[in-house]
Formats: sequence, C-alpha cells, structure tokens
Amino acid sequence: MNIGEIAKRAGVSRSTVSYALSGKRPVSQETRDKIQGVIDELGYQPNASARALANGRTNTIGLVFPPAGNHYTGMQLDFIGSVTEAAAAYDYDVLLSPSGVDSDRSFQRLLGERRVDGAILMEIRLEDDRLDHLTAVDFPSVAIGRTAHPEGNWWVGLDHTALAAACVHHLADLGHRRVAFVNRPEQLLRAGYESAHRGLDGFTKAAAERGLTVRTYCCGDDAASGLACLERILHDDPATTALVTLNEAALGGLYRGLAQAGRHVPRDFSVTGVVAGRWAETVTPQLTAADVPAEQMGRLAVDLLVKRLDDPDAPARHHLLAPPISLRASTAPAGTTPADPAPGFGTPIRP
Amino acid sequence: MNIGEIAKRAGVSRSTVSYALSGKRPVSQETRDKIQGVIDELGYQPNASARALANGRTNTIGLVFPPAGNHYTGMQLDFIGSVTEAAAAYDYDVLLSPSGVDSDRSFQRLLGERRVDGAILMEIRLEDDRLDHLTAVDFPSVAIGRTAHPEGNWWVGLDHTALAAACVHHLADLGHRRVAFVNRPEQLLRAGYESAHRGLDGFTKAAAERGLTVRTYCCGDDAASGLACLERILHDDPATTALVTLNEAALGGLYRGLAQAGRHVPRDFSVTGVVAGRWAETVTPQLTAADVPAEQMGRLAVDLLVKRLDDPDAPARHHLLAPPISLRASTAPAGTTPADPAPGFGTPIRP
DNA sequence: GACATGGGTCGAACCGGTTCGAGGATTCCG
DNA sequence: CGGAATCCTCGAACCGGTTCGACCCATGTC
Repeated sequence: MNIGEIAKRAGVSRSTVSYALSGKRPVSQETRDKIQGVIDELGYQPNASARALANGRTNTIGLVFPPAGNHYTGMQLDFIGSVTEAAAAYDYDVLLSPSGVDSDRSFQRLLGERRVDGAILMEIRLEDDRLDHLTAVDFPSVAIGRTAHPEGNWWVGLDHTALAAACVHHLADLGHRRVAFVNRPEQLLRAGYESAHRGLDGFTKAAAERGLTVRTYCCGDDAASGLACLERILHDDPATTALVTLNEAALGGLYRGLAQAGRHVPRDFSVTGVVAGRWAETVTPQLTAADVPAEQMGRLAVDLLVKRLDDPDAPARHHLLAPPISLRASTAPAGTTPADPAPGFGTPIRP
Repeated sequence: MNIGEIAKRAGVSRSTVSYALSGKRPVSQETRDKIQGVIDELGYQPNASARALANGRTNTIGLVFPPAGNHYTGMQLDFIGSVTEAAAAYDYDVLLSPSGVDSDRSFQRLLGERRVDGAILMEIRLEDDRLDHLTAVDFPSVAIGRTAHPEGNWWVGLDHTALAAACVHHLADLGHRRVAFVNRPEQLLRAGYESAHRGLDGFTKAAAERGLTVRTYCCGDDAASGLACLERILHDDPATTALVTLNEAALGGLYRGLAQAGRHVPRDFSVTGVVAGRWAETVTPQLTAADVPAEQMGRLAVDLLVKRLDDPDAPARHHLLAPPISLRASTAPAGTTPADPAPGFGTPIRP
C-alpha cells in the first residue's frame, strides 16, 4: 500500500499520483478521479517518514520543557495543551522533549536527527544555553519566556517584573506594610529562571518604592513546601500581613499554613500573586492574582513558529503580555475587619 | 553532513560507516576509529526520517488523549509527564495527539502515515472505537483504562469499582448514612467513560450493600461547577453528611461550597474520593482519598508498549491497580465533634 | 503547412539511511 | 602450495515518497 501500488492499480506512473495529490502540476480530471478512486478503496495514506525525507520537513514541532523530577505545575499543563491544539490546527504534530540542558540526549535527538522543523521552549532562563545553541545553528524556535538579551530571538513572554510590581502596589494601596514574597524553588532561582528573577526584581523594586518592609523566600513546587514556607514567614516576622507568590504549586500549602496559624484570608492576611486563572479559582477564597494567560501564550507561540517556518528570513518577532490583576477574594485592607474585601477595586467575583 | 560525507572524509564506503555505527557487521578497529574521528569532528547525527524510512521504525510512540476543550486535569498532566520520561529512558520520543474519535484527522495521521511505532491511549471508554480500530488493524497499543471487554487488549487500569466501593465503606464505617456521589461531567458519562461508569457502579452497589441513602451527580471539570454541584447536593438533601468524588478538577469548588454553607470539614461533613495524591494534598484539610498512582501507571504503560514492540507476538498483558485509601484529614465520624478526625484509621498525616 | 504553445504524462534521479551479496586480502589447514 | 575459512569492505538495491526534464499530442497562429 505505497504510492507505487496506487499507481499500478490506477494504470499511471508514480509521479502522476504524486502530482494528483499535491496539485503541483496539472492532472486531467479523468486521471485524478481514477486515482482518487483507488486511494479511497485502499485507504491509502502517504508515509510520513518518506515524505519528510524527500522534502526535508517533518511537519512536527518540538516542545521542550525541563524534566519532571520536580513535578509539573498547572501552568505547564495549560501550555502543553494549548500548544498541541494550536499546532493541530496548522496540521503540525507535537513532539515532547523533557530536556534540560544543551548536552541533553533527547534535545540533541530533536535537533541533530532533524525530527522536528522547529521548537518551542518552556521555562526559559536569563542565560539559556539551549537558546544560545539554537540561535548559533539558526534553528527555528520560539521561546515561552525572555532571556536577559532577547534581541533577535522569537519569543512570547510575560512581564513578570510589572506583574509582581502590580501585586505590590495592590497590597500597598490596601495599607499593607509588611509583605512576604514566595518565589519558585531555590535551585530554579540559582539556575537563572526568568520568571523567578524578574518577578523578584519587580517585587523588590516596587516594595522599596512604596517603603514596605519585605522578606523574600524560595519555596518548593508542592503543597508541603508551601506550608513549611508559610510557617517560616510567620516565624521570621509574625507581623507580616500579606504575601505575593509566583509559586502556583505551593499555593494550597500556603493557604493551609495560614489556616493552621489561625489567620483568616483575607481578613487577617492577604494573598496575591501570579497564577494561571484556572488554578487561582480552585482555592478558597479565590485568589486575587495576575492571571497567566497560558492558553493564549501557547497559541501565540505556535503562531509565531509557523510564521517563522513559512518565511525563514522574516525578522524576529515577539509578544510581551502583561495581564491585569483579576480581583477575586483573597485580599483586603490591612488591619481591618471588612465585610467587603478589597474595597475600591471593583466587585470581587465572589464576595 | 550526511552519511556519504562522513564516508568520503573517512575514505570508506557509506555501508561501512553504517556498519561501524550499528555494529551489525564487524569493522576493523582502525577503520572504526577513523570514522568516529570524522563523526566527532563534524558532529554528525543520522537523519531520523531516513532511518525510519529504511528500517520501518520511527522510535516514537503516540500519546492519544481527548482534546482539551474541556480542560486537562492534574491527573492527565501526571500521565503525560511520566509517559514522556519513561519513554525517554527507552530512547523513544513521544508524539502528542489531541484526538477524540476514530475519524479524527490527527489520529489518522498518527497511524496511517506511520508516524509512530505504537500508541498509548488515555481516557478510555467502555466501548472505545479508537481501540476497536487499533485492534482491527493490529496496531501496537496500550490503553490507560479498561474497556467493557478488555480481553486481548494491552492495558493498565485502575479498579474504579473497588476504589469507589472502598470510599463508601470507609464512610459507612464512620457512621455516615446519607452520601452524595460527584462524578465526571455528564457528557463524559454519556460518552461511556470507563472511570465514570465503573466508579458509579462501585459506589451504587456498595451503598446498597450498606443500606445508605445516596444521590449521584455529574459535575463539570472545574471549580465553578464543583461549587454549583455542592449547592445542589445540600439543596436536594440538607441532611447529607458526606460525599465521594471522582472529579479532581471540581474538588476546590466542592470545598468552597462546603465552606460557604458553613459545613466544616471534616467535623460536619466528610469528603473522600479517587484523586491523584499530589492534588489531594493541595486542599485543606487534605483529602482522604484513593491515590491514583498516575506516575506509576504511565511508566507501566510504556513498559508494556515497549515489550509489545520488541515482541509483536507476545500475548496480551495488563496491570489492574487498586491503591489503598490514604487517610488524611477530610473524613470523620458522622454526627460528632471529634478532636481527632477519623479515629480508628491510624494517624492522619496532619491532624 | 510549418511552428510555437501548453496541458498531461512518464522515467529517472534524488532525499539519507540500511542491508544483502559478492569479492579481496589474510590466515589456517592439510 | 592449493583450497577453505575468516575478516573486512564495497557497490548496488531498497525504503516510499518528490521533483526535474523530456516527450507526446492537441490547439492556435501566421
């Protein structure tokens, strides 16, 4: 059941079948009908490997993300889902690669063996050797995230600096003076993860600007770490009245810690941060947060990559997103007992 | 930078390079060194498409799951992660396919165009046309889940019947008499999703056995639906004192509903169900649940698939898992005000 | 009637690997 | 010293597509 078989049964040459299918040269209606009939009858579909070999494109894009040893977060899940669906709309398949560094076997396979036409990279670091490598060999790629020097790269990113700052201003406006910052795990910060660094920067600068007293923490990507982190926060400064978190996976643990310490959210303690909306709504009270538009970002990344693949000489493009803070129910003025959380900021979705 | 180039520079024929790399025929040490030298110098890696075309194997497995329109759950995330990592250990890559039905374009591509050597299917239905089709064309696959007639299939599944029953018995032992069941969304139940059906069966039978008064509900895969569902439960029968859920994504909403109704968990109301452990621990109080061992299941599925690919004539194999209920902090005896939740069931992880 | 035009088809070469059969060079044996 | 066995290497064919150049046959034009 290959193209030769089709050709034989239709009484034409292999090249005619190929042209009938691709339309790259005219084929008479009569011949086309005959070929189509045989194809329908046999249920023929051209072999992807052979086609890829012949025309140098696999119609596959690689999705590169760090290995899961440290578990995946909900945000990553949303990326994977949206990238896969957006790619399918362009008739591209998605190959997953749980790759960390440049030297990684799976990453090398993706590129060196030409398994994919292009790649989308998640969890970008400020200095990212994977991206450096891709740029060096001029391999089409789009980063979800932005390095320290993103000029010339294709990327779609989140303005973590601005988002963390917006959280600070929101809390400061509510009168909070002692605020903690819950970052991603320390090893990721040390590895130079973009979100962790820019988020920390934005938080620190905005806090200084508003004259707040702050402490910053790293926290593991799971509920238990979140609990432990919150205990440390209250131990280090029991007068803390609010926190900003970039750590989605720790959120449940942070809430539990507050409950155990007898701090009611948002009456005694305000919580906010940068979290995908879908997950911000799973906690009670729902989190007032800068909603990471993970689905939109995945879609945009695929759009950019396809554009780049279609026109290899196109100039680099990017999207920097800064979604507004969605006011929900986890923040309130400091040191009061309001019936109405977050007054002056519109109506929370669930009071 | 193809095999011919390597051959030329090493002063040997293309076939000799191939044999030096594959080891399928003896090559002198001297020649091998020379070839390896050239390869290292040029950083050569054989082209995956060409290799796949020549030997008929892509070294890729397909991971088929339903489109995300309805969002992904945490459990699915864990599957994707563990399958990808397990596959990498065997030097297989993973191709994602967000495919629903037999007629789906992406699913057809996977098989018809021979993009993958085998497939792992998620979200199995009792009557699953995708599996029927795969079986009909004798395509190597492993299902995560079990159809109504799994004989002859390869699969790794969860004994949802037993798990739901175990939840019922746990609640009945604690003295609960009026229990609700929160299932996956109605459209999935109607579509014949295995977990929804077997879970419902197990729940219903065990409840009848224990003489409980029950109501069963379908619930959307998100927090808002969970909240709405809980409101309906308490509206339909305010005397309900416990619930069993298969719906991980709704969990946050169920908890919120209970909080809003002023029912304290576990003092006034017990919650349990079948949920991946990692997600059971994000809610407060932590959920007493049958922990879905998603990572283990993903790994087992890959192991089975690789075995099947290595030996196409091997007899069908499967794994049916029934993890025990992990006692955490969300269940307690009915109608009491215990200091110590779930007495008689060991020490909860966090009292 | 000679000649360009163009639609439709074919054969051959090519993409970059793998694999088979054959053959040259050594070595071992009688 | 001749013949068999062993070790290594090579050329050619093949996997299943795509694409190029050439050719044939109608038409249209002067």
